[in-house]
Amino acid sequence: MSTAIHWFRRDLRLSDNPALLAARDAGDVLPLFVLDPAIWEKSGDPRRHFLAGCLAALHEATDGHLVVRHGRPEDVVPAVAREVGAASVHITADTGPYGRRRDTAVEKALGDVELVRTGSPYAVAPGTITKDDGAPFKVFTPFSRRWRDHGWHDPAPRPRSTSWARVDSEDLPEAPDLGGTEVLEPGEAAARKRWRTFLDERIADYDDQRNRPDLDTTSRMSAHLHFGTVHPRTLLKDIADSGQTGTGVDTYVTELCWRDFYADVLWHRPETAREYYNPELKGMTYSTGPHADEDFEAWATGQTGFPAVDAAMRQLLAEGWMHNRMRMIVASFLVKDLHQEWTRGARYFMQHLVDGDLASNNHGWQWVAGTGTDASPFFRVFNPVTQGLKFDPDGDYVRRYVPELRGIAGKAVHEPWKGELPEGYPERVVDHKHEREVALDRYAKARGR
DNA sequence: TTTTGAGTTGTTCGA
DNA sequence: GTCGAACAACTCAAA
Repeated sequence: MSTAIHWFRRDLRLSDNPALLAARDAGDVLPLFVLDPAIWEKSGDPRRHFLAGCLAALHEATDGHLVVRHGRPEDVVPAVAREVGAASVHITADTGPYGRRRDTAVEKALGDVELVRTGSPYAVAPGTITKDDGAPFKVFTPFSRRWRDHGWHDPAPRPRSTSWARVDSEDLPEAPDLGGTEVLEPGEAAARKRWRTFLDERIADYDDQRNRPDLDTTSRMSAHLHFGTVHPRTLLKDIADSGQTGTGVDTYVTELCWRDFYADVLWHRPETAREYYNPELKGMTYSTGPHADEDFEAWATGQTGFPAVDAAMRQLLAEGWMHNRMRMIVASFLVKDLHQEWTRGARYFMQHLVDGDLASNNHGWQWVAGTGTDASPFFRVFNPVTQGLKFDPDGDYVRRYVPELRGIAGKAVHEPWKGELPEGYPERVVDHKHEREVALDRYAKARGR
């Protein structure tokens, strides 16, 4: 029997993994993960913690056979293939621009060894859903109708037993100590456990409760979906099998569809990883220079003087995750109160988010900035105080992440300037009402109106 | 080709 | 406190 490599990337699981099954059909499987030092160095501690945990779990699930190598994939993968005499290397397709480029480079470097792509990290592979004339959708809602009609495959079976090949591994990366901060538990088993709880206890109320950052009401599947410790079609199948219907289930499925939609958009327009999807606002002016850098630093470290913004940014640094409602609020603040280009915020998010996904992150930011797929009314400027009061109505979220404000009870914590500002908590860096006007003006000018 | 209805997530102001 | 209107005009998708 020959050896086939399964190169794990964003499919760090054994269940429902068609590419792994394909490798298994081709021979003894060498499970390989390539750790790119450049990416590791750039990641925040929570992200490292999660990835290291997923790899440890995978190591255990493969009875200690997981092979980790450090270096550039186009060097490492062919080298390992030569070492074990592999005839093929199996992967789950990466449909993002960097992934596509990397995989093409690896394919070339592999020479006679075949690189076999099976499946994708999405319920429906990017590029599949099109309009009748074959063109891609540019608007979410019609895409989502077509997506639901299209349907998706049932999960692939988990292999009963796999014959693992063996070769020397470098050390698995060490998970940094997060000082007791409670973060998302890594690994395939943890993903399933968390998912079961959500499906059994929370999904029914998801539509009502999903905007509450103070409560634990979301599925927390984003990082698991990103690293592939679970596949979306598994979630969709479980939802269908549960027999549940209603707005909670509908809204959750819609969120999974958003993930597919943005991946589809990026597939058709790979340059939007950097550039504006809608170039109309290319002429926009931004704050730059030392003062802008100070503002950015205040934003990034949670020192803006706006409690909701600060709590959210500190949650990101501590946990590598931020509630989606809060992502919109802090993004709007950077773009429309601090007048900085969305790309700067998107880059920062990607470094720190455990679930940092190029397609979702970039297009989420573009949505906020008004450069993306949404029609985006120019007047949509989030008020960080109003949003805080509305979605963190008791102020619990703020107090959890901003210790300086713990002395203020109830929702008053969203407006600490109304009383005596607690020691150590900053004054507001801007006047929101004023900056809103400035932003509306900038947008009007950029559109030439 | 033309027409028509619709487009994730908001805020403010005045009645 | 609550509620509806105004805040622009345009592009997309489908009939």
